[in-house]
Amino acid sequence: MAGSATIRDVASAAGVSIAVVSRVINPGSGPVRAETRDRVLAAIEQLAYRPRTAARELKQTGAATTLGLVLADVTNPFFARLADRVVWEARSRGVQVLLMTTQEDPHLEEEALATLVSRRVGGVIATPTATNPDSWTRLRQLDTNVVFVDRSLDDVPGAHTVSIDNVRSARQATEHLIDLGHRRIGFISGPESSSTGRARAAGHRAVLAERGLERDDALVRHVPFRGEQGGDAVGALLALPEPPTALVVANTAQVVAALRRLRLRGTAVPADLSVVVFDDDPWTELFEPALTIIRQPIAMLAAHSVELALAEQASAADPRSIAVEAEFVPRGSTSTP
Amino acid sequence: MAGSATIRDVASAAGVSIAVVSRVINPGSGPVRAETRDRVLAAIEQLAYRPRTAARELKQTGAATTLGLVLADVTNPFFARLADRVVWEARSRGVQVLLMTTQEDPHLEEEALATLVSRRVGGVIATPTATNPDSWTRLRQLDTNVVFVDRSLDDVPGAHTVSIDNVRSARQATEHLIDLGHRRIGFISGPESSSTGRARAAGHRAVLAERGLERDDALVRHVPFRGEQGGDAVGALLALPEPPTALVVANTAQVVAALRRLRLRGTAVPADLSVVVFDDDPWTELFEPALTIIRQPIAMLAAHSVELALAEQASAADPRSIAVEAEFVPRGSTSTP
DNA sequence: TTGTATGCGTTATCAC
DNA sequence: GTGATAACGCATACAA
Repeated sequence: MAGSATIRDVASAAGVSIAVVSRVINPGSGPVRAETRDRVLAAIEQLAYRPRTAARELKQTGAATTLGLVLADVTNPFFARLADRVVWEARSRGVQVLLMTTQEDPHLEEEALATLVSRRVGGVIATPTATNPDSWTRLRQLDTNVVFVDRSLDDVPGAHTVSIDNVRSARQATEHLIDLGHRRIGFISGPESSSTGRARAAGHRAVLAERGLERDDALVRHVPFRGEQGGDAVGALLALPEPPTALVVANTAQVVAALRRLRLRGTAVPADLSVVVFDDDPWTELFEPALTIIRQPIAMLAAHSVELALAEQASAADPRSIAVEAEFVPRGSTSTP
Repeated sequence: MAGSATIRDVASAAGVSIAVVSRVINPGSGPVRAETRDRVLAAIEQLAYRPRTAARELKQTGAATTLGLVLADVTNPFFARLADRVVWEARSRGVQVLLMTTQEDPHLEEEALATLVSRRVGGVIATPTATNPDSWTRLRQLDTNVVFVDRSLDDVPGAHTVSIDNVRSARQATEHLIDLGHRRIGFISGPESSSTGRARAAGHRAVLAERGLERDDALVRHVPFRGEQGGDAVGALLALPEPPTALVVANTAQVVAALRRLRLRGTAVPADLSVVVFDDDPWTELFEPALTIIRQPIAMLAAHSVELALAEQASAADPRSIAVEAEFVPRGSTSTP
């Protein structure tokens, strides 16, 4: 094939100048006689010509054409579904999505950001891993929209945030269990370094205080998002002198590990332990008993994120923090103690 | 911020020419005095200069920097995990991944391909949706490596294929069930238009023939990858005058729908129906009973795919078809009838 | 309505 | 060692 056709090839094939071809390619950018356009179109067709995005980006004309999506873990069904929706939303606006995964590794995150910077993407949607404020701030300084989704970072000026109201959702979970009669409630959450982990734990504590229940910090476990530590946390909780009768797993990534451990121990759900989970993987419904869940409105999260990421830079001065409503779905895994 | 720094800004800041800066940026591309380099490096640091990928791509120098990943459905955990590994493999080679989802829609696939063409990506890894041979062939004509993973298309000359040996895996599943004593085995597979659907059904049929079992085409259901039709297929099978005592769900995407239907019907697994499934979502282990599965070696699929996608064009003349070995994992969902 | 010329940011080929 | 300068493919003022 010897390299694909360029705008010049088309021009000479159609017997016109490249300016005319350009106008044909970008309708509305200038006048072209119908007859001429047809000739150009024919040449384009014949040569299978497709304008190169790289060249267009260089001219940095028009709106952003690419969006960066920095996810902590695509293996996590929640993030996978989020990715699916983000791609969908972006595509409907003619924007492509560059996917990067950090595996919860700050170093990989740093690399991902470097790439996005060098690509001058129109915006970045991310589930930030660690406090890498410098890198994020550098991105902001390039006039790149930054949208944190699900989790957020405090120290990045001008960054938007989109997530559920984690405090509220954690409250719902805990209230539900207290209403059922539980008094000792275990809580497995994300790392304290994560906004999500903190907010969920805070909502939990708030309800305990309101209801006049004793607060036992031994019942709250902060575990990393990745890995099998959700299982260990469950083990530790049940090994307490006075173990909980209910458990909130406020950490999408740790649900499977936690449940596997329960299964291994032969702990019956909900007879021995009621369980509420932050996740809406379809499998939660197939688990026996079906799990009581907090369902995150993934489509909403994605829609808001993409919109903010693609917004005009006017928004830079006014970083928004959007909280969408999660849905509490009581099912079989929670009952009276 | 007024636009980020360019190579010229760095050059003047360091008091050198842009050529020197370029050599500093691309070590090995030419000599630079140590002292000069330090000055340039300082300027780069000070201006937060980052070379623009678009400009580099324009010069089309060096190896590919971007890879296209066209997936049918990121919501499907199998594809999500595949995406995770592909991104990982690509990143380890300094290549970024452009993710596109087709939702099993040929029209969306067509759009995705158009984008990849205009980006001149180094290679494309895809789970092709429909027979869009023209679009794929056009891609090939641009000297773009095309790798079909999981599924494949016959009509695209020069395209590589990476998948498990679907015939063999389907054989294993069926043999396992026959060995347990099953004689009527239901089979839910992907569409007949998909290579995967055909191969799995073929493996199944082959075993039936070898073992001298009657072949009843009513027991084989081809359902679309997306949607809830896996449930309907189960319903139809169990409504047969002589229903099967075992079921192979050879379709990653339909597992959940099928199991949900079984649950609704109150069909006991494995007492009423043994079940084997093509999927290795962690949840299959938590399902009660744990599901007998065929586990696809996702890391292998990804590694081979990326390698082929990034290979030099010499490979174009010699399209490869790599079959990696899947693992049969017998668990609790299969037993004697 | 069409064509010419210039620039986008980078790399590469030369001279110096 | 270093520095002009010509591409790369495209868009666009401006001239014709």
